[in-house]
Amino acid sequence: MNPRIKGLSDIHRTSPALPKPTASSSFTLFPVTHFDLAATLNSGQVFHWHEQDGVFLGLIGGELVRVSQPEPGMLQISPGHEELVSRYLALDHDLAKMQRTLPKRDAHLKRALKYSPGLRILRQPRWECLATFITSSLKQVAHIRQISLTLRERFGHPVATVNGVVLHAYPTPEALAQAGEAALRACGLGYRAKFLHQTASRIAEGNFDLEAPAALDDEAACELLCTLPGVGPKIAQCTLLFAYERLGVFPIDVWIERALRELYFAGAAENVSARELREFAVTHFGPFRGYAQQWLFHHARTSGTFSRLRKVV
DNA sequence: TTCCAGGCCCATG
DNA sequence: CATGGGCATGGA
Repeated sequence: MNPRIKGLSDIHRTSPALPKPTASSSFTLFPVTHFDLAATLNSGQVFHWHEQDGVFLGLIGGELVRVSQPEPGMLQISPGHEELVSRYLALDHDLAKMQRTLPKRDAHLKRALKYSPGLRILRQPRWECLATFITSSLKQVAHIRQISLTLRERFGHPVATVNGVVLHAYPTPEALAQAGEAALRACGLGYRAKFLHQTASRIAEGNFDLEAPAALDDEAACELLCTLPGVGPKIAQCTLLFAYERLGVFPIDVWIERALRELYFAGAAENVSARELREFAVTHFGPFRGYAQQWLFHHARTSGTFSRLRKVV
């Protein structure tokens, strides 16, 4: 056992410590509209960004990036990263146009949209997104973040040191396959360790091509991803939405399921089958329902306006 | 202490 | 095809 490997509780105390941005750091100003950096990076799509006083520091692939939003219409981006960041943050998505395709008379969606109108669907690296969501099943967002950071620290390539804090890239499939199931389990993964290890191994050995789903339609891509261990419809759809630009998929997790039942089937919520919920989502929210899903999810989780839905930070 | 978490797998009707 | 139990771990 490597003595440098600390217990999870120690990791939790130390790893989220934010590297302080230096006062002299330069930046590029980048005008934006319909964009909310904090809502986007804190909406449960991604789990590794460090935030302090509105400044977000993190890795996009293997690149250290610093982003902040000093005013609604302006981003500060670390120099040289403008293109990388705008692609990752999907600044080219025409939110106004997509919002016009949403159902007109939906007060619930309208409320969620008003809560965080600038929340965008990211373009994440495929493997990082898939692997993170494999570790997400039956876990709270805060714990997914812990697991993600621990995996990075133990098996990811160190990219940069900022004020004494080392930031690591997400470990490659090869690194996780080589690490072994037991070492993954020691990161607090529980039963998910086997799934993550098996999926990483399959990809590392060349028995699954993460680019293959990109050539298929949404349904076929989902079925293909679901052939991987630990990947079912929900995780496959989150991956398609957050890493394959499939804005028409609608992942249904426990939050969305309760929100849909409570908001759209009030009174008969207990009698609605899972099949009916899926049908409703597809027919009601339109071609960009992935966005609708994310606005509803973020509002349901963090607004505290639901009586029966517990607020989790 | 008990309940629950951005579910999946597998065994039954 | 739909439903139910089991599953590891840690925070509330």
